[in-house]
Amino acid sequence: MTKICPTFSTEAFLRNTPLFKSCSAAFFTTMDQQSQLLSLAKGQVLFVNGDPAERFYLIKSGWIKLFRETLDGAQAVVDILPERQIFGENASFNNDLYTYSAESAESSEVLSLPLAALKNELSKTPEFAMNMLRALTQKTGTQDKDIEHRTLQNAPQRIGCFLLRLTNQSDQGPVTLHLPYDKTLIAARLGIQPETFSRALSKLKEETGLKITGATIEIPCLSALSDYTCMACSSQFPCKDLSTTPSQQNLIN
Amino acid sequence: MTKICPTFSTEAFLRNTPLFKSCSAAFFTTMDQQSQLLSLAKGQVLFVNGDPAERFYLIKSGWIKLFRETLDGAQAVVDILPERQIFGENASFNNDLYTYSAESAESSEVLSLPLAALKNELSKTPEFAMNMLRALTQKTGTQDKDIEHRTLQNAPQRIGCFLLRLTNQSDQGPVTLHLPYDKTLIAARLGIQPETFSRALSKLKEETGLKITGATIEIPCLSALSDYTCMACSSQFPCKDLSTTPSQQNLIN
DNA sequence: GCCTAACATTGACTATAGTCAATTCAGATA
DNA sequence: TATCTGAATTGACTATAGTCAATGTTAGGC
Repeated sequence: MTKICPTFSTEAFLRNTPLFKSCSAAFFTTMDQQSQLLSLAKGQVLFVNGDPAERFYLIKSGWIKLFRETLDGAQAVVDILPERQIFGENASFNNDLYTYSAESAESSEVLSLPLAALKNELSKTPEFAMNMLRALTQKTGTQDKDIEHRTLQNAPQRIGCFLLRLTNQSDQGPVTLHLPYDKTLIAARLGIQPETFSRALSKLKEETGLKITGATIEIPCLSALSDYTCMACSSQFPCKDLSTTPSQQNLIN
Repeated sequence: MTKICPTFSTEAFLRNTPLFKSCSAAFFTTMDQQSQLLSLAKGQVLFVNGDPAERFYLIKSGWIKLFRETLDGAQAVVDILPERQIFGENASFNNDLYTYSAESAESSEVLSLPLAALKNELSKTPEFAMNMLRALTQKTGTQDKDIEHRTLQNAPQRIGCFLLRLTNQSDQGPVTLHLPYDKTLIAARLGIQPETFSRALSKLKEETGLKITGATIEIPCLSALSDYTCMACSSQFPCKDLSTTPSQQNLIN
Protein backbone atom coordinates (compact mmCIF):
# COMPACT_ATOMS: atom_id res chain seq x y z
CA MET A 1 0.00 0.00 0.00
CA THR A 2 1.28 3.39 -0.98
CA LYS A 3 0.89 5.78 1.86
CA ILE A 4 1.83 9.39 1.76
CA CYS A 5 0.76 9.64 5.36
CA PRO A 6 2.18 6.63 7.21
CA THR A 7 -0.25 6.83 10.12
CA PHE A 8 -3.33 6.55 7.95
CA SER A 9 -5.09 3.21 7.70
CA THR A 10 -7.13 2.63 4.58
CA GLU A 11 -8.79 -0.34 6.15
CA ALA A 12 -9.91 1.57 9.22
CA PHE A 13 -11.22 4.40 7.06
CA LEU A 14 -13.19 2.01 4.88
CA ARG A 15 -14.57 0.18 7.89
CA ASN A 16 -15.81 3.46 9.30
CA THR A 17 -17.58 4.42 6.10
CA PRO A 18 -21.24 3.33 6.35
CA LEU A 19 -21.46 2.24 2.72
CA PHE A 20 -18.92 -0.51 3.34
CA LYS A 21 -20.17 -1.72 6.69
CA SER A 22 -21.27 -5.13 5.42
CA CYS A 23 -18.20 -5.88 3.32
CA SER A 24 -16.13 -9.01 3.79
CA ALA A 25 -12.78 -9.16 5.55
CA ALA A 26 -11.19 -10.17 2.26
CA PHE A 27 -12.54 -6.99 0.68
CA PHE A 28 -10.96 -4.77 3.31
CA THR A 29 -7.65 -6.57 2.97
CA THR A 30 -7.59 -6.30 -0.81
CA MET A 31 -8.60 -2.66 -0.73
CA ASP A 32 -5.98 -1.88 1.87
CA GLN A 33 -3.27 -3.58 -0.14
CA GLN A 34 -4.19 -1.99 -3.44
CA SER A 35 -5.05 1.49 -2.22
CA GLN A 36 -3.20 4.69 -2.89
CA LEU A 37 -3.67 7.86 -0.93
CA LEU A 38 -3.49 10.86 -3.25
CA SER A 39 -2.98 14.46 -2.26
CA LEU A 40 -4.58 16.78 -4.77
CA ALA A 41 -4.02 20.47 -5.24
CA LYS A 42 -6.97 22.66 -6.02
CA GLY A 43 -7.88 22.31 -9.67
CA GLN A 44 -6.09 19.02 -10.19
CA VAL A 45 -7.95 16.71 -12.55
CA LEU A 46 -8.29 13.04 -11.59
CA PHE A 47 -9.88 11.74 -14.75
CA VAL A 48 -12.04 12.97 -17.57
CA ASN A 49 -15.35 11.84 -18.99
CA GLY A 50 -14.84 8.83 -21.25
CA ASP A 51 -11.46 7.77 -19.84
CA PRO A 52 -11.00 4.03 -19.32
CA ALA A 53 -11.45 3.26 -15.63
CA GLU A 54 -9.61 0.83 -13.39
CA ARG A 55 -10.04 2.67 -10.14
CA PHE A 56 -12.70 4.39 -8.12
CA TYR A 57 -12.17 6.95 -5.39
CA LEU A 58 -13.12 7.63 -1.80
CA ILE A 59 -12.71 11.15 -0.45
CA LYS A 60 -10.71 11.42 2.73
CA SER A 61 -10.78 15.22 2.93
CA GLY A 62 -11.64 18.21 0.78
CA TRP A 63 -14.16 18.59 -2.01
CA ILE A 64 -14.32 16.93 -5.40
CA LYS A 65 -16.11 18.50 -8.33
CA LEU A 66 -17.78 16.19 -10.85
CA PHE A 67 -18.51 17.82 -14.18
CA ARG A 68 -18.95 17.39 -17.90
CA GLU A 69 -17.71 19.74 -20.55
CA THR A 70 -18.32 20.54 -24.17
CA LEU A 71 -15.69 20.87 -26.89
CA ASP A 72 -15.61 24.63 -26.49
CA GLY A 73 -14.97 24.42 -22.77
CA ALA A 74 -18.38 25.18 -21.30
CA GLN A 75 -18.89 23.02 -18.28
CA ALA A 76 -21.80 21.69 -16.25
CA VAL A 77 -21.13 20.78 -12.65
CA VAL A 78 -22.95 17.58 -11.87
CA ASP A 79 -22.07 17.34 -8.19
CA ILE A 80 -19.63 18.47 -5.54
CA LEU A 81 -18.78 15.73 -3.11
CA PRO A 82 -17.62 15.96 0.50
CA GLU A 83 -15.51 13.52 2.47
CA ARG A 84 -16.46 9.85 2.70
CA GLN A 85 -18.25 9.96 -0.63
CA ILE A 86 -17.13 7.70 -3.45
CA PHE A 87 -17.00 8.55 -7.14
CA GLY A 88 -15.99 6.89 -10.40
CA GLU A 89 -17.48 3.63 -9.15
CA ASN A 90 -20.28 3.76 -11.70
CA ALA A 91 -17.76 3.16 -14.49
CA SER A 92 -17.96 -0.54 -13.66
CA PHE A 93 -21.50 -0.54 -15.05
CA ASN A 94 -20.56 1.59 -18.04
CA ASN A 95 -18.04 -0.56 -19.88
CA ASP A 96 -15.33 0.63 -17.53
CA LEU A 97 -15.49 4.18 -18.81
CA TYR A 98 -15.92 7.18 -16.55
CA THR A 99 -19.19 9.01 -17.11
CA TYR A 100 -17.99 12.40 -15.90
CA SER A 101 -14.79 14.30 -15.21
CA ALA A 102 -13.48 14.80 -11.68
CA GLU A 103 -11.26 17.48 -10.25
CA SER A 104 -10.28 18.67 -6.83
CA ALA A 105 -12.26 21.77 -5.85
CA GLU A 106 -10.01 22.53 -2.88
CA SER A 107 -6.81 20.82 -1.82
CA SER A 108 -8.08 17.35 -1.08
CA GLU A 109 -7.02 13.84 -0.20
CA VAL A 110 -8.60 10.88 -1.93
CA LEU A 111 -8.09 7.15 -1.76
CA SER A 112 -7.67 5.47 -5.11
CA LEU A 113 -9.09 1.94 -5.00
CA PRO A 114 -9.44 -0.92 -7.50
CA LEU A 115 -12.74 -1.06 -9.37
CA ALA A 116 -12.53 -4.76 -10.14
CA ALA A 117 -12.43 -5.68 -6.46
CA LEU A 118 -15.41 -3.43 -5.80
CA LYS A 119 -17.48 -5.08 -8.48
CA ASN A 120 -16.43 -8.49 -7.24
CA GLU A 121 -17.51 -7.67 -3.70
CA LEU A 122 -20.85 -6.36 -4.94
CA SER A 123 -21.59 -9.67 -6.60
CA LYS A 124 -20.40 -11.68 -3.60
CA THR A 125 -21.92 -9.82 -0.68
CA PRO A 126 -25.65 -9.19 -1.11
CA GLU A 127 -25.82 -6.95 1.94
CA PHE A 128 -23.19 -4.69 0.38
CA ALA A 129 -25.06 -4.66 -2.91
CA MET A 130 -28.15 -3.57 -0.98
CA ASN A 131 -26.20 -0.75 0.63
CA MET A 132 -24.96 0.32 -2.75
CA LEU A 133 -28.50 0.22 -4.10
CA ARG A 134 -29.59 2.37 -1.20
CA ALA A 135 -26.80 4.87 -1.90
CA LEU A 136 -27.58 4.99 -5.59
CA THR A 137 -31.27 5.42 -4.91
CA GLN A 138 -30.43 8.36 -2.70
CA LYS A 139 -28.36 9.77 -5.53
CA THR A 140 -31.18 9.53 -8.04
CA GLY A 141 -33.45 11.19 -5.47
CA THR A 142 -31.02 14.08 -5.13
CA GLN A 143 -30.81 14.42 -8.86
CA ASP A 144 -34.59 14.48 -9.14
CA LYS A 145 -34.57 17.25 -6.57
CA ASP A 146 -31.93 19.16 -8.55
CA ILE A 147 -33.92 18.82 -11.75
CA GLU A 148 -37.02 20.01 -9.94
CA HIS A 149 -35.21 23.01 -8.51
CA ARG A 150 -33.68 24.02 -11.80
CA THR A 151 -37.18 23.89 -13.28
CA LEU A 152 -39.21 25.58 -10.56
CA GLN A 153 -36.90 27.77 -8.49
CA ASN A 154 -35.30 31.02 -9.54
CA ALA A 155 -31.72 31.90 -8.65
CA PRO A 156 -32.36 33.46 -5.20
CA GLN A 157 -34.52 30.50 -4.21
CA ARG A 158 -31.92 27.98 -5.30
CA ILE A 159 -29.36 29.78 -3.16
CA GLY A 160 -31.79 29.90 -0.25
CA CYS A 161 -32.32 26.16 -0.56
CA PHE A 162 -28.58 25.59 -0.61
CA LEU A 163 -28.23 27.60 2.61
CA LEU A 164 -31.12 25.85 4.34
CA ARG A 165 -29.55 22.50 3.56
CA LEU A 166 -26.36 23.64 5.25
CA THR A 167 -28.20 24.20 8.51
CA ASN A 168 -28.96 21.60 11.07
CA GLN A 169 -32.42 20.60 9.94
CA SER A 170 -33.76 20.72 13.49
CA ASP A 171 -32.59 24.30 14.09
CA GLN A 172 -35.20 26.83 15.05
CA GLY A 173 -33.68 30.18 15.92
CA PRO A 174 -31.02 32.30 14.22
CA VAL A 175 -28.23 30.37 12.53
CA THR A 176 -24.77 31.40 11.46
CA LEU A 177 -23.03 29.37 8.86
CA HIS A 178 -19.95 29.38 6.73
CA LEU A 179 -20.05 28.64 3.03
CA PRO A 180 -18.27 25.33 2.44
CA TYR A 181 -16.46 26.44 -0.74
CA ASP A 182 -16.14 29.34 -3.18
CA LYS A 183 -19.20 31.26 -4.23
CA THR A 184 -18.19 30.68 -7.85
CA LEU A 185 -18.34 26.96 -7.22
CA ILE A 186 -21.65 27.12 -5.39
CA ALA A 187 -22.97 29.08 -8.35
CA ALA A 188 -21.78 26.41 -10.77
CA ARG A 189 -23.29 23.69 -8.61
CA LEU A 190 -26.63 25.51 -8.80
CA GLY A 191 -26.37 26.18 -12.52
CA ILE A 192 -25.96 29.94 -12.12
CA GLN A 193 -23.31 32.37 -13.42
CA PRO A 194 -21.10 33.98 -10.75
CA GLU A 195 -22.45 37.47 -11.49
CA THR A 196 -26.01 36.26 -11.28
CA PHE A 197 -25.17 34.46 -8.07
CA SER A 198 -23.87 37.65 -6.54
CA ARG A 199 -26.97 39.61 -7.48
CA ALA A 200 -29.29 36.79 -6.47
CA LEU A 201 -27.69 36.57 -3.05
CA SER A 202 -28.30 40.30 -2.57
CA LYS A 203 -31.90 39.81 -3.56
CA LEU A 204 -32.22 36.96 -1.09
CA LYS A 205 -30.71 39.18 1.57
CA GLU A 206 -33.30 41.89 0.94
CA GLU A 207 -36.16 39.44 0.84
CA THR A 208 -35.32 37.37 3.90
CA GLY A 209 -33.07 39.54 6.07
CA LEU A 210 -29.82 37.59 5.78
CA LYS A 211 -26.62 39.13 7.10
CA ILE A 212 -23.67 38.46 4.85
CA THR A 213 -20.00 38.96 5.68
CA GLY A 214 -17.82 37.37 3.04
CA ALA A 215 -18.36 33.64 3.32
CA THR A 216 -20.18 33.90 6.63
CA ILE A 217 -23.93 34.09 6.54
CA GLU A 218 -26.25 34.77 9.40
CA ILE A 219 -29.86 33.75 9.07
CA PRO A 220 -31.82 35.74 11.66
CA CYS A 221 -35.08 34.06 10.80
CA LEU A 222 -35.09 30.59 9.35
CA SER A 223 -38.79 30.61 8.59
CA ALA A 224 -38.52 33.81 6.55
CA LEU A 225 -35.89 32.07 4.46
CA SER A 226 -37.78 28.82 4.13
CA ASP A 227 -41.04 30.60 3.32
CA TYR A 228 -39.36 32.42 0.48
CA THR A 229 -37.38 29.44 -0.77
CA CYS A 230 -39.55 26.39 -0.25
CA MET A 231 -42.53 28.10 -1.84
CA ALA A 232 -41.15 26.84 -5.13
CA CYS A 233 -40.27 23.34 -3.91
CA SER A 234 -42.25 20.11 -3.66
CA SER A 235 -40.95 19.63 -0.14
CA GLN A 236 -41.16 21.99 2.81
CA PHE A 237 -38.40 22.78 5.29
CA PRO A 238 -37.09 20.83 7.08
CA CYS A 239 -36.16 18.87 3.98
CA LYS A 240 -37.49 15.34 4.08
CA ASP A 241 -34.43 13.86 2.44
CA LEU A 242 -32.02 15.11 5.10
CA SER A 243 -31.34 13.79 8.54
CA THR A 244 -31.59 16.14 11.49
CA THR A 245 -27.98 15.46 12.44
CA PRO A 246 -25.05 17.84 11.97
CA SER A 247 -24.94 19.96 8.88
CA GLN A 248 -21.78 18.44 7.44
CA GLN A 249 -23.70 15.21 7.07
CA ASN A 250 -26.19 16.94 4.86
CA LEU A 251 -23.64 18.06 2.35
CA ILE A 252 -23.97 14.51 1.14
CA ASN A 253 -27.07 15.75 -0.51
CA MET B 1 -53.89 -12.93 -10.03
CA THR B 2 -56.28 -10.24 -11.13
CA LYS B 3 -56.33 -10.09 -14.86
CA ILE B 4 -58.32 -7.62 -16.85
CA CYS B 5 -57.03 -9.30 -19.95
CA PRO B 6 -57.29 -13.07 -19.45
CA THR B 7 -54.76 -13.93 -22.13
CA PHE B 8 -51.94 -11.90 -20.61
CA SER B 9 -49.30 -13.68 -18.56
CA THR B 10 -47.51 -11.58 -15.97
CA GLU B 11 -44.87 -14.22 -15.58
CA ALA B 12 -44.07 -14.34 -19.28
CA PHE B 13 -43.91 -10.56 -19.44
CA LEU B 14 -41.54 -10.40 -16.49
CA ARG B 15 -39.36 -13.16 -17.89
CA ASN B 16 -39.04 -11.21 -21.12
CA THR B 17 -37.97 -8.04 -19.37
CA PRO B 18 -34.16 -7.91 -19.29
CA LEU B 19 -33.98 -6.44 -15.80
CA PHE B 20 -35.50 -9.60 -14.34
CA LYS B 21 -33.60 -12.14 -16.39
CA SER B 22 -31.66 -13.54 -13.43
CA CYS B 23 -34.55 -13.78 -11.00
CA SER B 24 -35.53 -16.97 -9.25
CA ALA B 25 -38.47 -19.16 -10.20
CA ALA B 26 -40.03 -18.38 -6.82
CA PHE B 27 -39.87 -14.67 -7.65
CA PHE B 28 -41.75 -15.11 -10.90
CA THR B 29 -44.37 -17.22 -9.18
CA THR B 30 -44.92 -14.76 -6.36
CA MET B 31 -45.06 -11.82 -8.74
CA ASP B 32 -47.50 -13.61 -10.99
CA GLN B 33 -49.77 -14.46 -8.07
CA GLN B 34 -49.72 -11.01 -6.55
CA SER B 35 -49.83 -8.94 -9.71
CA GLN B 36 -52.62 -6.73 -10.92
CA LEU B 37 -52.94 -5.44 -14.44
CA LEU B 38 -54.26 -1.89 -14.42
CA SER B 39 -55.71 0.01 -17.34
CA LEU B 40 -55.16 3.71 -16.93
CA ALA B 41 -56.85 6.55 -18.73
CA LYS B 42 -54.80 9.55 -19.76
CA GLY B 43 -54.22 11.77 -16.75
CA GLN B 44 -54.97 9.11 -14.16
CA VAL B 45 -52.77 9.40 -11.10
CA LEU B 46 -51.24 6.22 -9.68
CA PHE B 47 -49.67 7.66 -6.57
CA VAL B 48 -48.27 10.92 -5.31
CA ASN B 49 -44.95 11.95 -3.86
CA GLY B 50 -44.76 10.95 -0.21
CA ASP B 51 -47.48 8.30 -0.30
CA PRO B 52 -46.73 5.09 1.59
CA ALA B 53 -45.70 2.43 -0.90
CA GLU B 54 -46.47 -1.27 -0.99
CA ARG B 55 -46.29 -1.76 -4.72
CA PHE B 56 -44.09 -0.92 -7.64
CA TYR B 57 -45.08 -0.86 -11.29
CA LEU B 58 -44.00 -2.24 -14.63
CA ILE B 59 -45.30 -0.59 -17.77
CA LYS B 60 -46.95 -2.92 -20.24
CA SER B 61 -48.00 -0.23 -22.71
CA GLY B 62 -48.32 3.53 -22.93
CA TRP B 63 -46.34 6.26 -21.21
CA ILE B 64 -46.06 7.15 -17.55
CA LYS B 65 -45.13 10.62 -16.39
CA LEU B 66 -43.11 10.96 -13.19
CA PHE B 67 -43.25 14.38 -11.62
CA ARG B 68 -43.11 16.45 -8.46
CA GLU B 69 -45.27 19.42 -7.67
CA THR B 70 -45.33 22.37 -5.34
CA LEU B 71 -48.20 23.46 -3.12
CA ASP B 72 -49.37 25.98 -5.70
CA GLY B 73 -49.52 23.38 -8.45
CA ALA B 74 -46.37 24.09 -10.43
CA GLN B 75 -44.90 20.81 -11.56
CA ALA B 76 -41.54 19.49 -12.67
CA VAL B 77 -41.51 16.43 -14.89
CA VAL B 78 -38.73 14.16 -13.76
CA ASP B 79 -39.10 11.50 -16.43
CA ILE B 80 -41.48 9.98 -18.94
CA LEU B 81 -41.20 6.22 -19.10
CA PRO B 82 -42.00 3.86 -21.96
CA GLU B 83 -43.06 0.23 -21.81
CA ARG B 84 -41.02 -2.33 -19.88
CA GLN B 85 -39.72 0.31 -17.50
CA ILE B 86 -40.38 0.02 -13.78
CA PHE B 87 -41.14 2.84 -11.38
CA GLY B 88 -41.94 3.31 -7.72
CA GLU B 89 -39.42 0.60 -6.87
CA ASN B 90 -37.07 3.08 -5.24
CA ALA B 91 -39.56 3.56 -2.39
CA SER B 92 -38.18 0.41 -0.84
CA PHE B 93 -34.96 2.31 -0.13
CA ASN B 94 -36.80 5.41 1.06
CA ASN B 95 -38.74 4.15 4.09
CA ASP B 96 -41.42 2.81 1.78
CA LEU B 97 -42.48 6.25 0.62
CA TYR B 98 -42.73 7.22 -3.02
CA THR B 99 -40.25 9.89 -4.06
CA TYR B 100 -42.30 11.29 -6.93
CA SER B 101 -45.83 11.30 -8.27
CA ALA B 102 -46.86 9.14 -11.22
CA GLU B 103 -49.62 9.57 -13.74
CA SER B 104 -50.54 8.07 -17.05
CA ALA B 105 -49.51 10.36 -19.91
CA GLU B 106 -51.55 8.45 -22.47
CA SER B 107 -53.95 5.58 -21.95
CA SER B 108 -51.62 2.95 -20.55
CA GLU B 109 -51.47 -0.48 -19.01
CA VAL B 110 -49.27 -1.13 -16.02
CA LEU B 111 -48.61 -4.13 -13.83
CA SER B 112 -48.86 -3.46 -10.12
CA LEU B 113 -46.43 -5.70 -8.22
CA PRO B 114 -45.49 -6.18 -4.55
CA LEU B 115 -42.53 -4.14 -3.35
CA ALA B 116 -41.68 -6.47 -0.47
CA ALA B 117 -41.12 -9.41 -2.81
CA LEU B 118 -38.90 -7.24 -5.00
CA LYS B 119 -36.71 -6.22 -2.10
CA ASN B 120 -36.55 -9.79 -0.91
CA GLU B 121 -35.41 -11.01 -4.31
CA LEU B 122 -32.76 -8.28 -4.49
CA SER B 123 -31.24 -9.47 -1.25
CA LYS B 124 -31.44 -13.13 -2.26
CA THR B 125 -30.26 -13.08 -5.85
CA PRO B 126 -26.96 -11.22 -6.30
CA GLU B 127 -27.16 -11.38 -10.06
CA PHE B 128 -30.49 -9.58 -9.95
CA ALA B 129 -29.07 -6.98 -7.57
CA MET B 130 -26.27 -6.42 -10.06
CA ASN B 131 -28.80 -5.91 -12.84
CA MET B 132 -30.65 -3.45 -10.70
CA LEU B 133 -27.41 -1.63 -9.97
CA ARG B 134 -26.73 -1.48 -13.68
CA ALA B 135 -30.20 -0.07 -14.33
CA LEU B 136 -29.88 2.50 -11.57
CA THR B 137 -26.44 3.52 -12.79
CA GLN B 138 -27.89 4.09 -16.21
CA LYS B 139 -30.58 6.22 -14.64
CA THR B 140 -28.10 8.43 -12.80
CA GLY B 141 -26.18 8.77 -16.06
CA THR B 142 -29.31 9.95 -17.83
CA GLN B 143 -30.01 12.41 -15.06
CA ASP B 144 -26.47 13.76 -15.29
CA LYS B 145 -27.07 14.24 -18.98
CA ASP B 146 -30.35 16.05 -18.29
CA ILE B 147 -28.71 18.34 -15.77
CA GLU B 148 -25.95 19.06 -18.25
CA HIS B 149 -28.41 19.85 -21.00
CA ARG B 150 -30.52 22.12 -18.84
CA THR B 151 -27.33 23.97 -17.98
CA LEU B 152 -25.64 24.21 -21.36
CA GLN B 153 -28.25 23.86 -24.08
CA ASN B 154 -30.88 26.41 -25.03
CA ALA B 155 -34.44 25.43 -25.87
CA PRO B 156 -33.95 24.69 -29.61
CA GLN B 157 -30.90 22.58 -28.83
CA ARG B 158 -32.71 20.59 -26.19
CA ILE B 159 -35.44 19.84 -28.69
CA GLY B 160 -32.88 18.91 -31.33
CA CYS B 161 -31.28 16.51 -28.88
CA PHE B 162 -34.65 14.98 -28.09
CA LEU B 163 -35.25 14.40 -31.81
CA LEU B 164 -31.80 12.95 -32.43
CA ARG B 165 -32.34 10.48 -29.62
CA LEU B 166 -35.53 9.31 -31.32
CA THR B 167 -33.62 8.33 -34.43
CA ASN B 168 -31.85 5.10 -34.96
CA GLN B 169 -28.39 6.08 -33.86
CA SER B 170 -26.79 4.44 -36.87
CA ASP B 171 -28.90 6.38 -39.36
CA GLN B 172 -27.11 8.47 -41.92
CA GLY B 173 -29.47 9.95 -44.45
CA PRO B 174 -32.83 11.73 -44.13
CA VAL B 175 -35.05 10.46 -41.33
CA THR B 176 -38.75 10.81 -40.75
CA LEU B 177 -40.05 10.35 -37.27
CA HIS B 178 -43.19 10.68 -35.27
CA LEU B 179 -43.27 12.41 -31.89
CA PRO B 180 -44.02 9.79 -29.24
CA TYR B 181 -46.38 11.98 -27.22
CA ASP B 182 -47.85 15.50 -27.01
CA LYS B 183 -45.63 18.49 -27.66
CA THR B 184 -46.79 19.95 -24.36
CA LEU B 185 -45.47 16.86 -22.62
CA ILE B 186 -42.19 16.89 -24.50
CA ALA B 187 -41.85 20.52 -23.50
CA ALA B 188 -42.42 19.65 -19.84
CA ARG B 189 -39.93 16.80 -20.07
CA LEU B 190 -37.35 19.27 -21.38
CA GLY B 191 -38.18 21.93 -18.81
CA ILE B 192 -39.66 24.34 -21.36
CA GLN B 193 -43.05 26.10 -21.50
CA PRO B 194 -45.35 25.01 -24.36
CA GLU B 195 -45.22 28.44 -26.01
CA THR B 196 -41.45 28.51 -25.83
CA PHE B 197 -41.37 24.98 -27.20
CA SER B 198 -43.41 26.03 -30.20
CA ARG B 199 -41.16 28.96 -30.96
CA ALA B 200 -38.00 26.98 -30.30
CA LEU B 201 -39.09 24.26 -32.70
CA SER B 202 -39.61 26.93 -35.41
CA LYS B 203 -36.15 28.25 -34.71
CA LEU B 204 -34.71 24.74 -34.97
CA LYS B 205 -36.55 24.33 -38.26
CA GLU B 206 -34.98 27.50 -39.67
CA GLU B 207 -31.54 26.61 -38.42
CA THR B 208 -31.38 22.99 -39.49
CA GLY B 209 -33.94 22.59 -42.28
CA LEU B 210 -36.46 20.33 -40.53
CA LYS B 211 -39.82 19.71 -42.16
CA ILE B 212 -42.65 19.67 -39.67
CA THR B 213 -46.20 18.41 -40.21
CA GLY B 214 -48.05 18.16 -36.94
CA ALA B 215 -46.36 15.41 -34.96
CA THR B 216 -44.38 14.17 -37.93
CA ILE B 217 -40.89 15.52 -38.38
CA GLU B 218 -38.59 15.00 -41.31
CA ILE B 219 -34.91 15.54 -40.81
CA PRO B 220 -33.37 16.05 -44.27
CA CYS B 221 -29.86 16.31 -42.91
CA LEU B 222 -28.95 14.62 -39.66
CA SER B 223 -25.54 16.24 -39.48
CA ALA B 224 -26.99 19.74 -39.78
CA LEU B 225 -29.16 18.93 -36.80
CA SER B 226 -26.43 17.30 -34.76
CA ASP B 227 -23.96 20.09 -35.55
CA TYR B 228 -26.40 22.63 -34.23
CA THR B 229 -27.50 20.59 -31.24
CA CYS B 230 -24.46 18.69 -30.04
CA MET B 231 -22.34 21.80 -30.12
CA ALA B 232 -23.59 22.44 -26.60
CA CYS B 233 -23.23 18.87 -25.36
CA SER B 234 -20.36 16.93 -23.83
CA SER B 235 -21.07 14.06 -26.18
CA GLN B 236 -21.27 14.08 -29.97
CA PHE B 237 -23.84 12.34 -32.12
CA PRO B 238 -24.31 9.37 -32.20
CA CYS B 239 -24.94 9.54 -28.46
CA LYS B 240 -22.60 7.29 -26.54
CA ASP B 241 -25.23 6.25 -24.04
CA LEU B 242 -27.61 4.85 -26.64
CA SER B 243 -27.49 1.58 -28.48
CA THR B 244 -27.67 1.63 -32.27
CA THR B 245 -30.76 -0.55 -32.22
CA PRO B 246 -34.32 0.59 -32.98
CA SER B 247 -35.39 3.99 -31.80
CA GLN B 248 -38.08 2.79 -29.41
CA GLN B 249 -35.31 1.23 -27.36
CA ASN B 250 -33.72 4.59 -26.95
CA LEU B 251 -36.73 6.16 -25.35
CA ILE B 252 -35.50 4.37 -22.28
CA ASN B 253 -33.13 7.24 -22.02
C1' DG C 1 3.19 43.01 6.38
C1' DC C 2 3.14 43.46 1.37
C1' DC C 3 1.93 41.74 -3.21
C1' DT C 4 -0.46 39.26 -6.19
C1' DA C 5 -3.78 36.33 -8.27
C1' DA C 6 -7.99 34.62 -7.85
C1' DC C 7 -12.46 35.63 -6.25
C1' DA C 8 -16.32 38.74 -5.89
C1' DT C 9 -19.10 42.58 -6.96
C1' DT C 10 -21.24 46.13 -9.80
C1' DG C 11 -22.94 48.47 -14.01
C1' DA C 12 -24.79 48.51 -18.55
C1' DC C 13 -26.63 45.97 -21.95
C1' DT C 14 -28.41 41.70 -24.40
C1' DA C 15 -30.43 37.28 -24.93
C1' DT C 16 -33.50 33.98 -23.63
C1' DA C 17 -37.44 32.22 -21.74
C1' DG C 18 -41.83 33.02 -19.31
C1' DT C 19 -46.55 34.98 -19.09
C1' DC C 20 -51.04 36.22 -20.59
C1' DA C 21 -54.38 36.46 -24.02
C1' DA C 22 -56.27 35.47 -28.39
C1' DT C 23 -56.79 32.47 -32.15
C1' DT C 24 -56.28 28.46 -34.90
C1' DC C 25 -55.98 23.61 -35.51
C1' DA C 26 -56.83 18.73 -35.07
C1' DG C 27 -58.61 14.64 -33.22
C1' DA C 28 -62.30 12.35 -30.80
C1' DT C 29 -67.15 11.82 -30.36
C1' DA C 30 -71.93 11.99 -31.28
C1' DT D 1 -70.06 15.27 -41.02
C1' DA D 2 -70.65 18.73 -37.48
C1' DT D 3 -69.22 19.76 -33.02
C1' DC D 4 -66.49 20.21 -29.19
C1' DT D 5 -62.41 20.08 -26.46
C1' DG D 6 -57.74 20.09 -25.67
C1' DA D 7 -53.47 21.05 -28.11
C1' DA D 8 -50.77 24.19 -30.57
C1' DT D 9 -49.50 28.47 -32.30
C1' DT D 10 -48.84 33.43 -32.43
C1' DG D 11 -48.42 38.21 -30.70
C1' DA D 12 -47.17 41.54 -27.32
C1' DC D 13 -45.00 42.24 -23.31
C1' DT D 14 -42.26 41.14 -18.99
C1' DA D 15 -39.04 38.82 -16.12
C1' DT D 16 -34.96 36.54 -15.48
C1' DA D 17 -30.50 35.32 -16.32
C1' DG D 18 -26.34 35.79 -19.18
C1' DT D 19 -22.47 38.54 -21.06
C1' DC D 20 -18.78 41.74 -21.10
C1' DA D 21 -16.06 44.99 -18.91
C1' DA D 22 -14.44 47.49 -15.02
C1' DT D 23 -13.43 47.64 -10.26
C1' DG D 24 -13.25 46.07 -5.47
C1' DT D 25 -11.82 42.63 -2.09
C1' DT D 26 -9.36 39.02 0.18
C1' DA D 27 -6.52 35.20 1.36
C1' DG D 28 -2.23 32.99 0.73
C1' DG D 29 2.75 33.14 -0.61
C1' DC D 30 6.93 35.47 0.03
